[in-house]
Amino acid sequence: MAEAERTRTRIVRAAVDEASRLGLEGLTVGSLARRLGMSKAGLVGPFGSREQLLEAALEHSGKIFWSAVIEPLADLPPGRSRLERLIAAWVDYLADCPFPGGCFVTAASSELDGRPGPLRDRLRSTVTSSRERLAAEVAAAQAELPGPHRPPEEVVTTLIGLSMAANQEIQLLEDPSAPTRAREAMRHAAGLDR
Amino acid sequence: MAEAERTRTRIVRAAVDEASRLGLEGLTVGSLARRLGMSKAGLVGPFGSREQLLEAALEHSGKIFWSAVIEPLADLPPGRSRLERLIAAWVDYLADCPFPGGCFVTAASSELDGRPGPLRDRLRSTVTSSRERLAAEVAAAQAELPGPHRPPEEVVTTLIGLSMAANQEIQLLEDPSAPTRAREAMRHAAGLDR
DNA sequence: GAAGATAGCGAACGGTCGTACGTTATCTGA
DNA sequence: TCAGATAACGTACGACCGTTCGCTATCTTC
Repeated sequence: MAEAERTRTRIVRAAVDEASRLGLEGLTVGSLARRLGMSKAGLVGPFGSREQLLEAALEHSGKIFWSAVIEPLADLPPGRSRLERLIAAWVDYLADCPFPGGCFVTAASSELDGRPGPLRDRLRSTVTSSRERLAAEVAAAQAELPGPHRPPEEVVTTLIGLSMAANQEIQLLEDPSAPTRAREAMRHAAGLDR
Repeated sequence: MAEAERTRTRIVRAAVDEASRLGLEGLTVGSLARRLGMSKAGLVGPFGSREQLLEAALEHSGKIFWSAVIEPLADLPPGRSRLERLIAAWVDYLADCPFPGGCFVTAASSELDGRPGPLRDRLRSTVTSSRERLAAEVAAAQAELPGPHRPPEEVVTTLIGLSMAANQEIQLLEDPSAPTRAREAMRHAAGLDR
């Protein structure tokens, strides 16, 4: 009975891969089934509908980001050095991206931001909780650093923006200097280079 | 004979509007024709194909951005106050966006970054020339400001990133404090608040 | 007022979309 | 050994996709 679960994750993984290239909208049941060598019915079956498959893919992509950027911090106490590592991991994630079409969360955000529905709601909560977590990391680091400081919320916006800009430079412009520039800009924005 | 031209721009305008909500991929000939009260053939005819219609829409959206953010600077000499005005206009553009689904260029960038083709090429050149223009503005402003300065390229990346993050906060998160935060972060990143 | 260009329509095409439904192998437990 | 559950299949469906092609109004211009 665990067979179904393995199939499910196999499908979700392929869906994330495909949707990262073509967008959530661009992912079709037929092409994904063909790619996995199964029937359309067998592909959608475990999820109920294409929409729910997309939800599962979105959730999985969030976990990929989380395990690449957030989880490696677990053995460090909050503070300056943990924010240092977070930024390093984040840039590495962008430079050597687990998604073939660039950061999935960023792409999904652009695609879904004007389309109300469960997908958008799910994404919004992912983004909101990431922002909160990031704000806490920034505040903890600032407490260890000499002031004055920018408001943590502003630093969060700047860091997220830099990740988006770096993603564009890497994916669209194919600029090899993007990761280094992003790292330095992030460290500066976080007050880590003083 | 100018009738055709007026129809063309009418179609392009509607296409930009629709694609800003649904994405370039999500724009279909049928729905756009229905919305404009014309036939599918009559809609695509002036462009040759849907793809070429999308190209025209992409070009038009670039012009909208340009006329909202860059053209108002024409009567100012390069330098600090011109960068001030650029940032103000940019945030206004994001906060009160001419596209119903948020900044079109940002959305198109996410959507096209992994899909080679003429659309991607066109977008890439739009982004590249905007970056160059922006770098020149930053350099001119820095020349009027007390040092030390971050590299102009890094400032450009930060400003573009902040526009993307603000766009997300406005469109996806619907955060009313986003424009103010973006304005302050941009002014800080550009060294204008010292 | 006839001839020709222009601009858009309407119908049809082959193809693909997502979904529904009944069927069939394959495993599981009594 | 055999009944039942499981997991995926194949087929069919109606809807919509983008494109093609011939037609028809509506204007110009002689």
